[in-house]
Amino acid sequence: MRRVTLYDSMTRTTRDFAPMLPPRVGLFVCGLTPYDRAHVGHGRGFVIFDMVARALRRWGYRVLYVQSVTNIDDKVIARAAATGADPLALSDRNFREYLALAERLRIRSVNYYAYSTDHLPDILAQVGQLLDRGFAYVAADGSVYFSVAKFPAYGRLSGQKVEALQPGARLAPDERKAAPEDFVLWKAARPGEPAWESPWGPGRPGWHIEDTAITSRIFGPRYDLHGGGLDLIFPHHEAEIAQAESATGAAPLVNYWMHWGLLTLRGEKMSKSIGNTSSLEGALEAVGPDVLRFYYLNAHYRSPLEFDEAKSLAEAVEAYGRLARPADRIDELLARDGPERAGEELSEARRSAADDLVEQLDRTLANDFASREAIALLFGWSRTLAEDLDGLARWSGAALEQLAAPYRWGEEVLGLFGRAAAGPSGALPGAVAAAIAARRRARERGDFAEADRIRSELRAAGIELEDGPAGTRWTTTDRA
RNA sequence: GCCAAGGUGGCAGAAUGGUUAAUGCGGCGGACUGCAGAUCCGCUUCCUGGGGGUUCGAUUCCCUCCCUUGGCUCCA
Repeated sequence: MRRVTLYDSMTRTTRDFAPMLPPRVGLFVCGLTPYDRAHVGHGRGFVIFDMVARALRRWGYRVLYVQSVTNIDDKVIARAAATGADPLALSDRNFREYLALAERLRIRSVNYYAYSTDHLPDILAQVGQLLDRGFAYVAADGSVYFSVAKFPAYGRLSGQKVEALQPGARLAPDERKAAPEDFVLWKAARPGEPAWESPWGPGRPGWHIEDTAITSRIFGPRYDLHGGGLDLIFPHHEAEIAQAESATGAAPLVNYWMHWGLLTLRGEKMSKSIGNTSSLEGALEAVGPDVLRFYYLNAHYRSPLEFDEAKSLAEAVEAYGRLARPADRIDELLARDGPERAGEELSEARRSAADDLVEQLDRTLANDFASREAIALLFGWSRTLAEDLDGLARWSGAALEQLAAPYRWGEEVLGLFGRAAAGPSGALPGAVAAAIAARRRARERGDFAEADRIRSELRAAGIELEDGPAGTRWTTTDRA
């Protein structure tokens, strides 16, 4: 297992990562409340933790990655009521849509998506435990609240003092609570709302309880790593700590807390509540998974990241294109001629440069997942290879694989360099290959009007031609 | 008011107690080209919010002030 350091929000320091039962790692990330469609901001956190899980696995850790799905809550109910839909059907549909996007974004590292409603027995058990141990109370309407006064460590993660909080700063205080800082574990159902039976009457889980019920079930009372957006630190993660540590008596609930920075739009947080969102699907449609992942990972995970609809993705398209070009050329050659293709072998110096770079990439990323720095290293490799792109054709299959090693690393860990559309002319369908040949003949006899006509015809069909010293190359403009 | 995260070139964004502060975008120049585009090369050496302090040396560490964003019980 590689040594990994990461910034822990609880201690506000960068620490060596030491799982409790190496090489096993329990990883939990707060997922979506799918009352609406996912936006670009959601994608950031999930791509970041996809990278974290991929990297840890590459480095020898056995990661069990669980992500929650808050499929029942006030917003789901409100949205369902507004649209006449069934709440659970609504959240299920939105979540399935997200899953399809996640698949296209190559987010495949999550082992288990845990729906709140699939863990009701665990939730009821934990609420019961909190009541038995005296940390919670039942209100007149049958709702159950956690009594924050019973948990002195409350506020440690966020640095907040309970006395300094301003109840009602943004939301109207709930008058059923004994104290304004208390939070709800179980919400009594109002007429017409989805409800489950409980010892305290019909109701549904509060927002925070599902996550600790799920992690207690899967990991036990303590686990290694918890991720989430910076906006979840208070109150959500604070509440998780309070309820779980009170219910189980074991502490700390989590050994390492990682929080990612939010996406901003004109300097303001992108949020469904503010309404300044841009859909994840739209971004994925516009630029494809490689560019979108590149955009997310081209900033440190903890930094705020500005999403300018007019510029950010366009810039990422340019930058990623430059980064991936040599990788695409190598893959073209390998796809056309196979891994056994004949050619020169790499010099010892060249081969060890590739190996050294891969080691450097691992080392860089293992330092608090500095993906931006790793990408800068990959740019350096691309710059070297780009000096003689056409010259890549002289290498053997084995040599090309060695040159591609840093890109294979990027594929495995960052999920970039998807091998798709671009291809050499030889692999074209016959009709298109014939068109390119006809254009070549037209150019040779000086009939440029005909040559340009063929070029624009192919362009209309989604095929771009590129004339270079080594002949005409083509790429499709479709995106994977 | 309190808590947290930030403030780096035209822009997006790294990093570090010490040679020219990474990388990319954009811009400019050149190569290539029938043309265009694409691509490649070079340049873009005057960028670390203000003020103090520690140090031989601070963008980095400390203090203070200013500003931005997030949170204060809905949020990725």
